[in-house]
Amino acid sequence: MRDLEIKQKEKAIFDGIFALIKRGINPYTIKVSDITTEAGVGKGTLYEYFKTKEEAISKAILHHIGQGLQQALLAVKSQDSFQGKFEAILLILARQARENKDQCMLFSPMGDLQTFYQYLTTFEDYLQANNRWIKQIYDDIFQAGEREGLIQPLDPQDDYYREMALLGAMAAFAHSLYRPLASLPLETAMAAAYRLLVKALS
Amino acid sequence: MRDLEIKQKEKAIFDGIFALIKRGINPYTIKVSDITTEAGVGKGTLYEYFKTKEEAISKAILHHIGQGLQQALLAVKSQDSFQGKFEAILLILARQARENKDQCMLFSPMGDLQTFYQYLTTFEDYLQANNRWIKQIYDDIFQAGEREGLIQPLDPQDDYYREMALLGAMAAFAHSLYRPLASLPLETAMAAAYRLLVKALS
Amino acid sequence: MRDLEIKQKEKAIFDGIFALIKRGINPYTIKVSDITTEAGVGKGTLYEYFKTKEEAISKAILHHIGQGLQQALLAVKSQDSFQGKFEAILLILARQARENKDQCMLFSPMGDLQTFYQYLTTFEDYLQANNRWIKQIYDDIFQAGEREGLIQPLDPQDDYYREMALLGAMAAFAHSLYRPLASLPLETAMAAAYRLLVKALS
Amino acid sequence: MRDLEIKQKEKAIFDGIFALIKRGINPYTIKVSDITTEAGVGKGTLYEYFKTKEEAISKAILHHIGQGLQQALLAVKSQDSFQGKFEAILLILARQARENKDQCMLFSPMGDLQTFYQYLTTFEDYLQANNRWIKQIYDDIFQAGEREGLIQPLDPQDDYYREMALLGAMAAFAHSLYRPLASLPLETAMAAAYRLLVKALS
DNA sequence: TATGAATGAGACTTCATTCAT
DNA sequence: TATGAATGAAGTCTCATTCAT
Repeated sequence: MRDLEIKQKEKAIFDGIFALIKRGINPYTIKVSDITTEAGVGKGTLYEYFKTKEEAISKAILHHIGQGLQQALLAVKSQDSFQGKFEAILLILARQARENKDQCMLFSPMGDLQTFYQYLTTFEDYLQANNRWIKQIYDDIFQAGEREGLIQPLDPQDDYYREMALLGAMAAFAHSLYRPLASLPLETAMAAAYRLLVKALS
Repeated sequence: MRDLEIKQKEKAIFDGIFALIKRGINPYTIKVSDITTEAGVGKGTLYEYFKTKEEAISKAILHHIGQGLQQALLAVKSQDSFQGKFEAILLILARQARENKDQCMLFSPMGDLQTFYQYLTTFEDYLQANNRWIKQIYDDIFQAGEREGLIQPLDPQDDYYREMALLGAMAAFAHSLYRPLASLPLETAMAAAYRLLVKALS
Repeated sequence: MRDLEIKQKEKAIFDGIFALIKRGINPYTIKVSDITTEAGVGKGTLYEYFKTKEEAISKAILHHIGQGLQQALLAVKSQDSFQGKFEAILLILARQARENKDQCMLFSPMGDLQTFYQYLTTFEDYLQANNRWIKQIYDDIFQAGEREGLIQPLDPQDDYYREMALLGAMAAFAHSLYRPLASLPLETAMAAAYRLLVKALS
Repeated sequence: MRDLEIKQKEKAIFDGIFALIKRGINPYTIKVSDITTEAGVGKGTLYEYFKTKEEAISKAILHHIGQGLQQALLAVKSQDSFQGKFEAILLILARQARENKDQCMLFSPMGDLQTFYQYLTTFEDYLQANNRWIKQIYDDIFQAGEREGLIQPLDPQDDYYREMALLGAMAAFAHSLYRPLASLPLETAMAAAYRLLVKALS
């Protein structure tokens, strides 16, 4: 009960931070007072749960990404077909791009989090955890592909090629949403991304 | 001469900013005093050439990206074959990743610049300019591919598919450099990326 | 019983405060949480017994000084001779200096308490009380001196001279403990202080 | 000139700090804004000259004490006789007590500075410097005493006894100014202190 | 009565920008 | 034009105090 309430404030702060990010405020310019006002708690309360503002923001983002990956895995599993699973991911990417780009770097450890929140000592743990989620998502998709005979079983040492194909198709899709001159209709972009994936793996 | 000297100070400031960024300092936390110390000019001087710190940093980054794209085009043109041209780009990406990730977003308008430097009134101009460079790079590569019969001439309305294929292959390569568990040897990654590209376009 | 328990918590807080001061933490930087943690009580409890942090600290110090003076009087009375009584005081000063200088100002209203805790409404009372203890200590010492014929009975109007002699000897002793270059051996310092006192009063 | 102006601001800050202390504000509760307002400079200016508030206050106090000691030596030297020199010191003590007790601890390394400003890395230097001043003051007084045949030349190993006598007399005088019931007239206190000194050293 | 989570006023400090030189 | 000392707005964080349990 006490424990539950503690979690409540922490959750309120996480939610406040994400509300701000979704609203387009960039993490680097968020002020503590913004967070606590948004979260509906006192300014001092943030410091009961986090040592610094940076820790609060970092942990909020990591928490959010973890949740996002969990949801992505569920969405993928809820589909039966290879194409369905892949498109489930694409739809999530599209939504994220629409919402606030906050998870653009979702499947990539190259994302800015690494650069910006290096100080976060638990970053390694987070990477480990996220990689585990990502691996599961990949496996689920590839197994469906093999079941359907759409992609060739590969020498396990060539796993990296599959990953590259999947990630490349996803990236191509994501970028297409931002095409400078004329952004593509969603369906066109999805079809093209799927075509890229199948060609690469066949 | 007057003009020349002005350019000298402006250049010094640009260089100072990039020296800092290459050193791993993130653009959001750079201080004016850092820049001017690094550039070897007085603090007031920065304000002779730029209205605000943000303008200086933004323009420096845009300047840098423009130069990077120019060099990329030269590198691509210096190669004759389709594969040579593509790999020239990959090598540039690899170097950038090594140096400081600063241009990871080089070919993507999805990069953070958009988010961070929205206020920059010339941002649109910058996009236009960069897109022109990017278009030239793409065209040069694709023309070589067609010449060599490696890729099919396409209905101009399907240009987007080619771009997606190219960008996807590049993204897959870039991400492979950061593979969490075991980053791939450069040659392996390049070969895989080229394979992805050729399969997609054949 | 209720009363007894109240006293227990109050005592715990006093003790906590003194434990901190003895540990070298200066009264101005003591935090309420330090006190209550040290005392093993909840933070709110302090405010059941004291209106503010300052009141708690002030009263703790006054309580401590009062106890110290009481003990000093006992120590002095437990000796029979003039010299024994004087040296009893010196030994107490030496111990205080060793422990934590907290009562350096024991016999002097010039101490910082006056400055720092002026707001304490009972300060006057405290001075009165302490002066009464001090007077008793002085009287006891001087009576022994007269009995032993070591010091001359004085016109009561010249009481102040005696006090000055005693206090001067004590101060000289205390300072000698801190001699910058080479602090004196205890015995040497005590002998010198006693010599000062006897010469002054003979 | 530049140098001079720098010193001006630093001096202004020192003066501001001392104005506040003289006004009775205790060093522990002084706020940066108090200092800079008093000094007539911007809040940021303090940080151009000192790393922290504490450093500013500490250095101001040390500076002030150094100056005080210098003046004390001058005052002592300006007198010819043993008694005159001693009384010069007493008058300074009396003025300090009147003004703001700020240098009560002038001749004593036991003062609170030691406790409060331990972090000041240059504290040792300060003690060294001050001790040199104090030694000079003592020497000047004692030489006059010997010249006048008022005090006996001593075995140099017994220097400490002389110091104790002098310091005891001074302390007795200082405390007499605060006598709880009836503070003594200045002349009476001075005469008594001198009597103590002469008796001790004869 | 006892607690300690929550609070927010207010402290210190930073740093972009100005302006006299 | 070039400078950098001076500034003060604004941010982070602390901690005495409160109050619901």
